[in-house]
Amino acid sequence: MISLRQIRSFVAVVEESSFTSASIREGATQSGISQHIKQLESALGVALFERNGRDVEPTPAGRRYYRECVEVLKKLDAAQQDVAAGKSFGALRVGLMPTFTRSVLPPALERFLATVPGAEISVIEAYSGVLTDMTLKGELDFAVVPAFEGRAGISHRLLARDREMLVRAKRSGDAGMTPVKLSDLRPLNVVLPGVQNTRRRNIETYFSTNGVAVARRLELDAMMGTLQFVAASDWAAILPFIMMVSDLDTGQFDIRPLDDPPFHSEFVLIEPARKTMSAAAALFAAIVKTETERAQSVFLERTNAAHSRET
Amino acid sequence: MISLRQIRSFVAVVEESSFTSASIREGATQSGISQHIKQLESALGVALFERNGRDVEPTPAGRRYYRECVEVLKKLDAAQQDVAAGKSFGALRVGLMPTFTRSVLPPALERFLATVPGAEISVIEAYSGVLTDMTLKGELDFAVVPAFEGRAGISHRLLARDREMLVRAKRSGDAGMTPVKLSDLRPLNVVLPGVQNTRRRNIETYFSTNGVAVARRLELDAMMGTLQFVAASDWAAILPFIMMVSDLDTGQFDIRPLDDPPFHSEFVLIEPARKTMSAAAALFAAIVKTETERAQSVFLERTNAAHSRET
DNA sequence: TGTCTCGCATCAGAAAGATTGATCATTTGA
DNA sequence: TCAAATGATCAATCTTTCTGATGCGAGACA
Repeated sequence: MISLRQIRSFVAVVEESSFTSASIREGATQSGISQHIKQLESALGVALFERNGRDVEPTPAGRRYYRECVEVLKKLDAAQQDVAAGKSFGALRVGLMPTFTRSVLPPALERFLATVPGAEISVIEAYSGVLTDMTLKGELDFAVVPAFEGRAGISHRLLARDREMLVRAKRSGDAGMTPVKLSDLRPLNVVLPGVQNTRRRNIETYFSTNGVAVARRLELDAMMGTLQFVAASDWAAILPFIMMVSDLDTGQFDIRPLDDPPFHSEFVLIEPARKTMSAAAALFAAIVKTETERAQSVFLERTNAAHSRET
Repeated sequence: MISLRQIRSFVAVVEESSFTSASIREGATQSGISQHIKQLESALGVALFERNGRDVEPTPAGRRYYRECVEVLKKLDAAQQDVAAGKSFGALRVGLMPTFTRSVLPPALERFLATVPGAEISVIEAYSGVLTDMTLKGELDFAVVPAFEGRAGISHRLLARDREMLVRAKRSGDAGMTPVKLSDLRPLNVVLPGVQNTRRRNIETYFSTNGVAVARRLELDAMMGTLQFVAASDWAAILPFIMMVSDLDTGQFDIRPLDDPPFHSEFVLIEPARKTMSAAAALFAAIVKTETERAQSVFLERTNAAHSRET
C-alpha cells in the first residue's frame, strides 16, 4: 500500500533530481528515500526513474505520476487548511529579497498586524537562491524573488514590474529623478551583486546589450553595505525603484531611472507547488502587492515633477 | 502528520456512520479506527464527529473534510491507475443483479472477452443490498442495481430505464406482448421478492397506486426459482423486460407489458466514490450498457408486431 | 427504574514497519 | 587510474501502529 511519506519522497526526488538532496530536504536519509522509491515502483509496477550513473531522471510514467502527486498533495493541503481554518492564523513565514524589505515591508507589516492583531509572522531576508531553496523545502509560506527561469516544484506569479535606477551619492545641483542614458556617461564604477545572483545576470545583460562602459566592478552581496558604500563614495549601483522610494527625500542619494532603453525588472511571488497558500499568507501577499503598487505610484509623481521642472 | 490510513478510516466512518462498521470495512479493529480519528482531530485541531450516545455524526467541518478527502483518494487512485495502466488489465470484479445476469450478461461477456482476450473478470450475482455493500467495501469495481435513494460514498449513474412486464406461464392462444392493465384482471397470485428488496417496494407502490388487486403473495428471493415456479403454475411475476428477452420465443412464458399506466424501473451503475473506474471496468460497463440497449430494442419490435396483429 | 446491550474511548503489550548507518557498486571527472 | 559522489542493499534498532481487554455512557426494554 502506498503511503504519503513515499509520495512526498518521490516528489522531492523529482524536484531535486537527486536522492541525496531529496533526503536532506525531507529530513531523512538517502537510504530511506531509496527504499521509498523502490517500494513505490514495485507497488505501481512501473519504473519511476532512469538511473544513469549519477543522473536521476524521471521516466515518462514518473513524470506523469509526479504531476498527479503534486496535485494530490496540494488538494490534501487545501483540505487541511480549509478545515483547520479559523483555528488560528498559524505562524506565517515569508521570504523577501532586500529590495522589498527596505521600502515595502515596513508599511506592509504595519497594515498586516493592524488587520490581524494576533498574527505571528516572521520575515526572512535573503537572496533569491536561498529563498527559492527554502520555499522548495517548505520552510516558507511564500517568497518574493526576481523573475526566474522556473523550477520544478515551485509555482510563481508576477507580483510587480519595476524600473531600475542608477543610484549614486547626492551631489549639490543634481536634479532628482532625471532619466539617464548609461552609455552617455563616462565609464562607471559600479557595485554589483555576486555572479550567482539573478539580478547580476540581468544587469550584465543590459550593460552589454546597450553598450554601457564599466570602469570598475565591485561585488557586494550585502545590500545595506552597498547603500552605505555608495552614499559615501563615487561608486554607483543599479537598484529597483521600489527599493529606493524611502530614500527619495533624504538627500543622501541621486536616483535616476535608466532610460533609452528603460530597464525593467520583474518580481514574482513563489510558493511550493504542493501546498495551498494559507489564508494568512494570501492576505499578507495581497498587502505586499498593494504596498508595492503604492510605492511605484511615487515614480510617476516624481518623474512628472522632474519633467515639468525641465520644461 | 496525517497519513492515508487515517484518511481512509475517516472516510469509512463517515460513510458507515459507525466506528465499528468502519473497522470491519477497513479490516481493522474498532480501537484502531478510534485512534485514527482521534489523531486526525488533534492534527487538524477540529472535532470531526459529534458523538451523541451511540450516534456518530460528522460535524460541519467533518462533512467538508470528508468531501475533500474523497476527492484526494479518488485523485490518488486515478494517478495510480494512470501510471500502472498498460501493466495488465488487472482482475475485474463486477456485481450484477439477476435481471442483468439472465439476458444481458452472456452477450456482454462474450464481447468483452473477444475485445480483451487476456482479461480476468468475475461476475457476482446478488441482490442490490449485497451489491451495494460490496461496492462500498471496495470489493467490486462496479455494480448494477435498481435506482435507489443514494448512499454516502457511492456514486451512481443511470444505466437503463426498462418496462416492467407481467410474466405468467404460457397458455395456448395467448397473444404475446399484448399490453395488460392489471386492475382489469381478476386478483392475481403473484410471486414477489422479499420486503428488503428495492424492487419489492416499487412493485407494491405500483399496485396500491393503481388499485391492483392481489389474491395471494408469495415471497421468493430466488430468481431462478421464481421463473421455474411461474412456468409450472398459475402464479404470476412482475419482471423487467430485459430479464425476459431471451424467453420471448421459448414458448414457456406469457409476457406482457404492464400498461395504463406503464410501469418503468431504472437501473443504475454504482461505484465507490473514492475510486476511479479502471479502464477495464469502464469498457465492460460500456458493453453492458450497449447490450442492454440492444435487448431493449427488441421491445419495440415486438410491441409493434403485437399491435399490427390486432389491427 | 433498574438492568442489559450496544458502541466508542482508553490503555498496555505485541506485532509490524520504518529508519538508520555501514558497506558495496558504479560512474564521473581530474 | 584514482578520488569523489551517488544510489543500492542489508541488518539492527527504534518508532509507530495495531490489537485485545477493559471502561464508560447512553439508549432499549422489561
